[in-house]
Amino acid sequence: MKIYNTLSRKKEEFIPINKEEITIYVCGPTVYNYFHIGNARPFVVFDTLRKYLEYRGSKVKFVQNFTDVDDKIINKAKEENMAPNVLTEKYIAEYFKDAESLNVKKASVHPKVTENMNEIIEFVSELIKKGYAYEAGGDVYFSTKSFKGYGKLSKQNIDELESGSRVEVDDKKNDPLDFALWKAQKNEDEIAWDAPFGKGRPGWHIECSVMATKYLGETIDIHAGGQDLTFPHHENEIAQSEAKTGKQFANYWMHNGYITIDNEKMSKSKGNFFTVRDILNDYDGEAIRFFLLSGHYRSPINFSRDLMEQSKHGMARMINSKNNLLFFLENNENKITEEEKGTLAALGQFREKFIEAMDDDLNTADAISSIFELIKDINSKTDEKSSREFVKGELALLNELTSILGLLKDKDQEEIDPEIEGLIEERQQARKDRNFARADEIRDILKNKGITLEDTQGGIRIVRLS
RNA sequence: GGCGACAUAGCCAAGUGGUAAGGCAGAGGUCUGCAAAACCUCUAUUCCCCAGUUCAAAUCUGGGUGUCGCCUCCA
Repeated sequence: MKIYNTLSRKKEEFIPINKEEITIYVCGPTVYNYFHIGNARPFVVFDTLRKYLEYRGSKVKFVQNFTDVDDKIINKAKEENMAPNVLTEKYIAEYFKDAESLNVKKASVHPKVTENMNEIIEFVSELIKKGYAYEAGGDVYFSTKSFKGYGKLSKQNIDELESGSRVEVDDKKNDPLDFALWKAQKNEDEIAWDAPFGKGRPGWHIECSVMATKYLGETIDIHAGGQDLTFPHHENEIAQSEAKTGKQFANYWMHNGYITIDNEKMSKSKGNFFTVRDILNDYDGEAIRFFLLSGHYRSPINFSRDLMEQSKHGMARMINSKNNLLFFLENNENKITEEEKGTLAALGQFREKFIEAMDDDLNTADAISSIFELIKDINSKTDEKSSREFVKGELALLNELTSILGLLKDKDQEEIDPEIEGLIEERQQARKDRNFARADEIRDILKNKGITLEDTQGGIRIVRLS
């Protein structure tokens, strides 16, 4: 598989350190709110990467953190008059709900900053001991000048950065580019931990270095996150980790593009965001996932209602095809023919095309097109005369490919309400009696309840819209 | 100022040297009591503009234009 590595700015052949277990770290959410569709992109994209690597036969150890200590959390907790940990626990639970709606699998480990405080303090102490960090009035700063590789990920030149007027000047720092590893407690009531350098809490960047190395080792295969984290967050992670271990921190860095609204970056600070929770009111999680995977992960995508409609219809085409197959699987009886065996074997071409696309830097857009080609082929070659075994084979391949993308997951079948069942029976009788006015009336009633009836040669088919 | 991304039909989007995938929307048809779903047919002589390299360019080179991002908390 080829992966575009931000470190080299090139597509490179992906060679894991240990083929038996691939290690991936993805920067997770700061849990003070529901996550928005922009946050959802890396969750879905790198979950897809994980599913694909697993499909190709690798074990994947996947770590995604929760940032549960930071200014925004402290402020929000104050606003809502609750303890920070109550706030974060709440939004961690909400994260899992929304992630599940998007068919995002739980990570192997979801570490929290607050649960790794000892390791963070040790890590910072080590950096001080090695001369990469210094204490200043209860704060601890990382000295960027002391790490010679600084800027290698973002291709930033230290001197150019320094001349930039936007770097905040802080008296405590030796150099404007230095960043905080530890922030001294400011008020008595502020959440803080005891440390050799004074009571306080960790800076933002140190947590990821600590948790990535703790759970995955000093060198990890893939470190991923949003493009906006490239600088300074990931650059700082590299500096901290490599300063401490003397080893390469991550072999491959992957960054997803942004989601925009009216062509502007969606972000919490701009306020132009849509939470996944809100979108789920109008659309199924799979339609959202389809939307997120319909373009290449490095390209920006513009979010709009119009595109959600398109995604919903695209998903409907997949769902219809699967429902057709399930219907035939239940109702057909014929034995498999030689011709069908040949057709089934030929369907393998779509799997090959799918793999080729995914191998090329996770080209999900192309992979989806191979699924649509498969669907077209299946639809045109399957009917009530097809054998059950043939249909089973088609369904297996469709499920194989869609499940890698986290789409077309089986839903629990709801029981059919006796009242609805009665209406369906009444309609069948009305159709026999050629009372089409009543038949259509019943169909409309059910449609309003989200149930579409399709009259097929094999019988009546019930389709639920979500 | 430094670093970077993008521009392909009404919309979304793949394609990075060999003559424009796929989806949505739209038009016509088949099937159907009518629908729905599905199927068939049609819908970019052309890929932001200009110049160049080449037998051959959406793809490479140079120059423009436009849009967006990072350098400050952000996925």
